[in-house]
Amino acid sequence: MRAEARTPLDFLPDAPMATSTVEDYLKQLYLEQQQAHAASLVPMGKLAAAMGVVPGTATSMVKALADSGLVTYEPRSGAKLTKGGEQLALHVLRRHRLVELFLVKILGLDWSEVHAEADELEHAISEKVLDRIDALLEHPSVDPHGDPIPPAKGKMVGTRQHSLLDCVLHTPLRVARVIDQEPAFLQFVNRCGLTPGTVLTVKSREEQAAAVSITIAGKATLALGSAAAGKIFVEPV
Amino acid sequence: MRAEARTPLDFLPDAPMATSTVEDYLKQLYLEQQQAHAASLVPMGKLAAAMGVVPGTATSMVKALADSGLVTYEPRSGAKLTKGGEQLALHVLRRHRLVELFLVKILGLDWSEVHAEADELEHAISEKVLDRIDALLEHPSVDPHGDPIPPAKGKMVGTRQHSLLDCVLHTPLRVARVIDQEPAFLQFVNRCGLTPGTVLTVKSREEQAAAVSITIAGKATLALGSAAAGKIFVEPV
DNA sequence: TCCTGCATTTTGATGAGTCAAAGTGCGTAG
DNA sequence: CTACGCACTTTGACTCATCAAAATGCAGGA
Repeated sequence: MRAEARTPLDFLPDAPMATSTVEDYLKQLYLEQQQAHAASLVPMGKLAAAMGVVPGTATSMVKALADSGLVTYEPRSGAKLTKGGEQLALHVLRRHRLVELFLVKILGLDWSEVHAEADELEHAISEKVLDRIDALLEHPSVDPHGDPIPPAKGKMVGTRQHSLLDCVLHTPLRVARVIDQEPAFLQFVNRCGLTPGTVLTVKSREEQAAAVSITIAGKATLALGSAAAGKIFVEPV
Repeated sequence: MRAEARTPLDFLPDAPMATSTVEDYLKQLYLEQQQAHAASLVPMGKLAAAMGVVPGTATSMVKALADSGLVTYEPRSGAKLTKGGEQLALHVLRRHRLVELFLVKILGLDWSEVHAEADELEHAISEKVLDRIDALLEHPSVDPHGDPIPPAKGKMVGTRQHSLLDCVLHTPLRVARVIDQEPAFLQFVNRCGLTPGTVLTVKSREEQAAAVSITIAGKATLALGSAAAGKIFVEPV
């Protein structure tokens, strides 16, 4: 594979260009770290599963990343991004999410299919092209799934959101984010009309049934299992 | 490098997915074949130079391509695309040129810089995205340099064009194509206002001086050496 | 014909990324 | 306190694409 024309590591003076594989590991590490919302270490097993490789592969890649100063690695415990690694991961995530929005808004693809497309494109887009896309979309702050787009510079501001599992009942709320990239699930969300922006009310939550009942825009009533409900995040209208 | 999500070789039933390196070799082979406008073999030296690798690398890659049935290889003479290889090469070229036009028309990049960008993107674009771009651009037939965009299906129709070196004199002609991807040259063409679409007249051609004099849109007069003049192609107004 | 020059081919090595399978270490159940 | 199981690490091998440098072969000049 020949050299790739992408983001240099401005902060690591003359580091070798990150390959798309390196970018993918960093991105995944970032996402895992977020999800395990502590500043804890991501175990190799989790990372390997997320990357679709055997554990041994993750171990050796992470050791290489540690040598490049992109992660800190604690044998038999896990890894976590360094300042520099996180910066690069956010760069990749920014490309990914801007591309997703671009594919939906400009090219008219369905939100259920853009994740896979963006996974490829995020490694091929130059800073210049990215800037044009960002401008064309008028500097958006969230992608089609409601995931925040990291800004070109500066930290992301994380507003804590509530899922359908822990939001207030009997109050109109707006769908802000759907945390799942599975096309099948996203298409289901489409069919129910639960896409970001939709206003709904949670009617009831049955702990033992592990289900919630919601009313969408005052019309249809729908039951969701807690697995699905936990993926839908809402904010006050 | 992980698997890539792109054009399968529909015509070669269950062939392995072409890597972006393979795509690049095929594309280059196609371009070299065109340029040496006979159906002759492309020597390894030429191919290696075009690909920016040492000759030995080209030899071994071409042997691999021959094993996949994408080229026919004549040791110590050269290689040429098979039917299947040409089909794939045209696919790649279509992606490349549609992306170039997209970058200029939709994202507003300068035509002098899109070639390099497209070289990266052409390997990351899925059929679906390509179709959307094609539709958005209203099924264009040429890219920003005037190079023909291979159609999704069917052969390219090759209209023979004249360069400033062999066109008629004293007759208004329209610039149709500029065959050079060097940003510096393209920017020069920009400055002179010789971009595709411009109407000009060739005033004189001095064989011994290896130069031609042209008048652009009835105003400015300009002298071009034959190297440059040979890169500008025109068609009757 | 013989020889030389040069393009081409071969050979051996390298780096990235991966897997299979064997080895290791640590928490916890007994 | 010991041992088991499971997560993690190591090892060896493989593929792809590449280079450096040595070997080869052909075309043309003497």
